[in-house]
Amino acid sequence: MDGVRAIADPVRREILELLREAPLPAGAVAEHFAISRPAVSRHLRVLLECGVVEVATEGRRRVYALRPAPLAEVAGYLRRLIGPAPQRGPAPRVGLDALATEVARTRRERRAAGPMTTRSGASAGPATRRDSA
Amino acid sequence: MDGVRAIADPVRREILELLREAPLPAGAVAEHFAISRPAVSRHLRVLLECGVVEVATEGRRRVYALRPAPLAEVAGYLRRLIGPAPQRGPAPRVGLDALATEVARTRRERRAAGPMTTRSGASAGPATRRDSA
DNA sequence: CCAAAACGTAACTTATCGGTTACGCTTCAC
DNA sequence: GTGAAGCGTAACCGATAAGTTACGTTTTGG
Repeated sequence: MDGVRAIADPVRREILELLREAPLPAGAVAEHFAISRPAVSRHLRVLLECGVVEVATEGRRRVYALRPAPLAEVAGYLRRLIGPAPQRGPAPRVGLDALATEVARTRRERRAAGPMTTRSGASAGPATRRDSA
Repeated sequence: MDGVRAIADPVRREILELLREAPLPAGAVAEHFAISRPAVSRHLRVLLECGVVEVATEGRRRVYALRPAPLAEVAGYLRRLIGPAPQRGPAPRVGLDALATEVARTRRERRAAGPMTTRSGASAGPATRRDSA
């Protein structure tokens, strides 16, 4: 799951969006950012390590291009995570026996429980941060 | 794009996979990991801040449940990144759409390869090493 | 009441990350 | 050759993240 690391940083995301349009030499990539060129170079190296870009040396230029396969893997993972929940009757796939036991115990003891104050942190927490201006 | 931060850590990913099966109290989540319970608690807090889980207080238990919307946003972003390249010339369009639509979406693939001497860092040899004193 | 259960928080340590500046190595133009 | 262009690497630094132990708080139960 290296693709996750690739998109973990806003600069790297923007690099990927750039390379989505067309392959670019490192210098051209760096020009799109306010940070220093070595910083961009290291981001490109991380992207290489994650397998989401590939590089072609053309003379003294290094041309980077998008390589979407690892990103597709992440997308697939997310689809699995989001998608329809598996049936809890027969054994799904992973070992969740102790888990099901715990759920049963929870449900059993809920008979005398108070109201459920559902609160999703994104709408109440003070730490919703936005980045990538 | 807070969903990215949510899945950036392997422990958090595993927590999400657990909660995909069913909502769980914090202690039951913590039991599935080798790390300490406070560590899991903080991971849960991060997941709350990212909006990918919600919590319901039942007596002295705090039951966490998956909240897939932000993950769907990330999936949509990835689809746009992977998908067919936009026409070159007019303003390219990388915005944010398709949030809940992502759940029921099927995959669409596109294969395009450049005739370059590819050296993608992940599948090829290790990083280029220099060796000199 | 009081103790245990369940959970979050605080303080601290360590590792990693992302940025900077300085520098070295190829390749091209002349 | 020689200088400049293009790019990666090394060394360093501040901020952040993830882990630990210790502790506080609320609920439950005898």
